Amino acid sequence: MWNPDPPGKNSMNSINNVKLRKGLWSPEEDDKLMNYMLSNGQGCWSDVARNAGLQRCGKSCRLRWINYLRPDLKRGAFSSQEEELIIHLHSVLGNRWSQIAARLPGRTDNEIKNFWNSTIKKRLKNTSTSPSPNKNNASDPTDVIFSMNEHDIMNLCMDSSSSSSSSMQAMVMRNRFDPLPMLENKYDHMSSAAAGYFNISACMTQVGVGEGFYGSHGIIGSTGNIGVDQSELFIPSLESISIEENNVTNNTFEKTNNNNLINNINIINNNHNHLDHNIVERGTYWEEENLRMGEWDMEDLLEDVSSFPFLDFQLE
DNA sequence: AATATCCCCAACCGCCTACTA
DNA sequence: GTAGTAGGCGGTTGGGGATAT
Repeated sequence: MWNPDPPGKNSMNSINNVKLRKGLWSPEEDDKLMNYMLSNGQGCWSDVARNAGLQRCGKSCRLRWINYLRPDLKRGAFSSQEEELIIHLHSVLGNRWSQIAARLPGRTDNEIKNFWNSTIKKRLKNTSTSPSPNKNNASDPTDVIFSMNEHDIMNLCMDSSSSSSSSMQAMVMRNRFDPLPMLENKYDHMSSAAAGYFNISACMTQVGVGEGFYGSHGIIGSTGNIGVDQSELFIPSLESISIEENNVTNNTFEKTNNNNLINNINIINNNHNHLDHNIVERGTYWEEENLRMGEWDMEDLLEDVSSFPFLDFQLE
């Protein structure tokens, strides 16, 4: 994959008459950076780039070190435990990959982000769009749910008169609700998870929309506040997806619960007006009272994760 | 065997925040 | 108070290997 001198007009740029390389790193560059970091440690990254004799910007050096050269990196495929943990953490944290990565020793935010976007997201969507004998509507409600992005949610939630910046909105979305009450039930459903299912109602905490769950997919579930039985919202773990291919019993079970999911999402859709109303009404409250990042302590919240049943490694 | 398509992932880009002068 | 700079982060892109046709 390595191209020592990638073509293209942007493969180099120039700052202070020094040509800065871009593109893939050569083994020689890796050696230089590795040797420098091991002997000098991390400092100002622009100094690292200069002192290590690299024709790279500091940012590029930082990325290369963090994502590839760091000695404590764990290479190789994600374990099923890691997959479960990523799904759980994403349900809590949303797309805050760095915070997710901080709880998976040896994994980088970039790695987790890629894994999510290429594997988990696809599997979740495939599961959600699998044929359902109970589907009554021409459009699968899960398609709606999974196609919703943060922008959709913001449109759903924000009064058009709001002048919040996008980042402020994102902050609002991610910190509006106290997720702790939802996590309380998490372990009640771990037996289901161990059987190959992951209860998203327990684990998809209210990082985002108040009465709905927020993930990279947007609202993908709901709490009991809008009339959905939490115990019936299931999403199969990645492990179960492979298992189900050879397991009729599991397959039947999954279909049953997928139908529950779809039915529940119908309920969610039916309650969108209610949801919209509630959230818009609360808009002022968010902006005035709930924008403080420390309103609830994410670290405290995520301490729960350290006792995640599947972990076979020590969380930091 | 050749070609097309898919998919993974390394790296870049742009934005935001914190810090400093 | 303001501008400049660096670091950090999430989103996105594009190269190239894998797979399908």
